[in-house]
Amino acid sequence: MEHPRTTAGRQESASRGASATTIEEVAARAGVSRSTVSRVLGGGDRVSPTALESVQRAIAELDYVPNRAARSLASRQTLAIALVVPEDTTRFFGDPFFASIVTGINGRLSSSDYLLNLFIASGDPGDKTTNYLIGGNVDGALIVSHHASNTFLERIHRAVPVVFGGRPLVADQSGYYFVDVDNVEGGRIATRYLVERGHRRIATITGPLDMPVGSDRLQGFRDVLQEAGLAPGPAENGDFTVEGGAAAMARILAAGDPPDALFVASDLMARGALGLLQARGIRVPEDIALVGFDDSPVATDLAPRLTTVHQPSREQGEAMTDVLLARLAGQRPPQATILQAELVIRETA
Amino acid sequence: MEHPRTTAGRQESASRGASATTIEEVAARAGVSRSTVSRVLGGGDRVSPTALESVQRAIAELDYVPNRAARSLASRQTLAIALVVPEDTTRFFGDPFFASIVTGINGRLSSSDYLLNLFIASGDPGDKTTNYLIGGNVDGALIVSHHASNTFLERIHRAVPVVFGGRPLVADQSGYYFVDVDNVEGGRIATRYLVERGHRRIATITGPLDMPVGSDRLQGFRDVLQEAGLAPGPAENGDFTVEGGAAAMARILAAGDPPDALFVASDLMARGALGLLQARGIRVPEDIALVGFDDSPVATDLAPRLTTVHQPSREQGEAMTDVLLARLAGQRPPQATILQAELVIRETA
DNA sequence: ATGAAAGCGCTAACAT
DNA sequence: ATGTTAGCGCTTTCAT
Repeated sequence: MEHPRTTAGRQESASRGASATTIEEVAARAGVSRSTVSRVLGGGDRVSPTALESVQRAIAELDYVPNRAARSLASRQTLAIALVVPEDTTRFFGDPFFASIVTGINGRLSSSDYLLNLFIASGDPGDKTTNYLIGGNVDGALIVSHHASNTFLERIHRAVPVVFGGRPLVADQSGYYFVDVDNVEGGRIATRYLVERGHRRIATITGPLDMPVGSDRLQGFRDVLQEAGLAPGPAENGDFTVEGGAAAMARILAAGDPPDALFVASDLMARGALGLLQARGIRVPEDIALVGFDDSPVATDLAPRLTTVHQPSREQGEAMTDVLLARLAGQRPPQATILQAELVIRETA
Repeated sequence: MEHPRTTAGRQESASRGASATTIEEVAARAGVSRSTVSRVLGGGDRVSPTALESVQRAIAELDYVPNRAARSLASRQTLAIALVVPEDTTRFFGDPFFASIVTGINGRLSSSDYLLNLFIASGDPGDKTTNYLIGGNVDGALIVSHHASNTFLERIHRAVPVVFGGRPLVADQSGYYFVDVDNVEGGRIATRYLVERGHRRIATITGPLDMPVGSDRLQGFRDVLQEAGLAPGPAENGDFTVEGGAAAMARILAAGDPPDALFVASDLMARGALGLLQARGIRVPEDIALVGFDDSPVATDLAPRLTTVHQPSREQGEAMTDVLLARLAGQRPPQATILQAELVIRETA
């Protein structure tokens, strides 16, 4: 066996995990029973000051840390919550949206007893991540950016309390909790602004249309054009990446009859589009006005600085966490939380 | 109690975690003992084809997933390994180094049974993360970017097998495993190139000097200048951020007598420095030659494209994982693995 | 306030 | 090849 026996483990060099102190040893040293130590661990209620003190000293002296597997098994809770990102690593790190979400989550979690476990679960063979979550390793899960398969989502949802970032892509949404940004309205705000500024030939670069964020923003765009009685301009898919945005822009230009304004469904894609326009000598905003979406850090990195729709990602992370924490505390928070997007006018439109 | 009893849990709506199927129920349904089910779970050795089949069917029918807490408790392994990043969220996402490291780790781990758990452990009150790791929730840990406190590292190191990315900042390094890039040599390579190109007044922007990456690169820089008999140029600290790089550049310029070349200890800082130089109308590389460090994606985003020292981050993640996996398999991999850096000549020098 | 006893769900000898 | 028997380290009734 590769696992040292209890006693042997102790002697071993620090290079292997030494087998840890148990509650039993603490109890012995403190001269009390396991139960009393357990009570101290649980907050020290119904423990005499004397016992409390000697247990605490024993814990400190032995550098005791409770075994969490044993604890979870007995108490049926882990004090861990998972953030599942069904994206590949590159996308996860490349998109500032995730940074904001994580910041929001951690902000809320740091004042709680729960610990955040992050899982980057892209093409995870054998569903190691799913089984880990279903296996009872976390008390709840937050799932973002899911164009993932239904079975994947539903299996997790069935096993542990879940809160989604964005609307979950499942057939029957009843019973699902989520925090979404009003992307349809966001698309409307951007497009309306363009229309009000007098633009008449307005094109769009969309996100993946199999994702609600993608199709919702496009929906808002179309709504406004229709209300304004304008013909729907060209729409090309940009896949939420810089490269995709540039490629979509190129296709729009290649189609001839260039637009005088452009609604791009993410800042990253807007960056790609802007780069291409500038390379071709097309001026922004003079020749083509540009409105992005997200208000991510790149928006202000660009020159000219990007006019965009602010998406409250940190707040979304916070709200997701609040909802999950409420559920774990046995409360009944609203199933749907919708956050508002708003226009940030800068220099590209 | 906030936890449903076993039976009640079953009836509850899917909004709470339903209590899971146990091995006992699977055994009953398959008409075998717990042990046989356990054997099937463990790979199906020493199980008759008949039993194997009926157990597998029972598992599928009941949608059974083993409880991992129980499993870990009994088997003393979790099949999870932690990646601990003692940095704040912004830094973690902002620095492409981490993206590469994670890519490397995941690449190696995906073909193993181990699952990667990511912990962004900055100022973690009460050491939730540390206690989680020490509590036996993972079989091993990878720790990167640690200007963290000694006690923090040592406590984890004492409890589970750890492999560090970079040299661990502890008094006594014996017993520690790590994978490092030869940063001293990297600093030398960059500086030597600048000297060979005929530059004589060479300045540097350093990383934090309390981090080995920071002090090592500076060391290499100084070595070469000394060997070449050149006076050490100005050295300013840039903290590994874009803003820090710009600020350091400004200080160097403010000191008067501008350098004709610059070694910047990270690409992100080089970006800040380059931006400032360009804003001041100083041409790169004509007026000041610039060599960065990391060869991160920003290197090729810049105009002119950055000459830099390639740091094999993905390989570092891979090597760290290989070493940890070897240790977990009971082997004795080398304690120190040193990866070589190399110069990538582009347009700034 | 404290201890004794009974599990939590699983794996791992040990028999057979 | 399979079942039986002990635990793994902890929490949680239930007595006292």
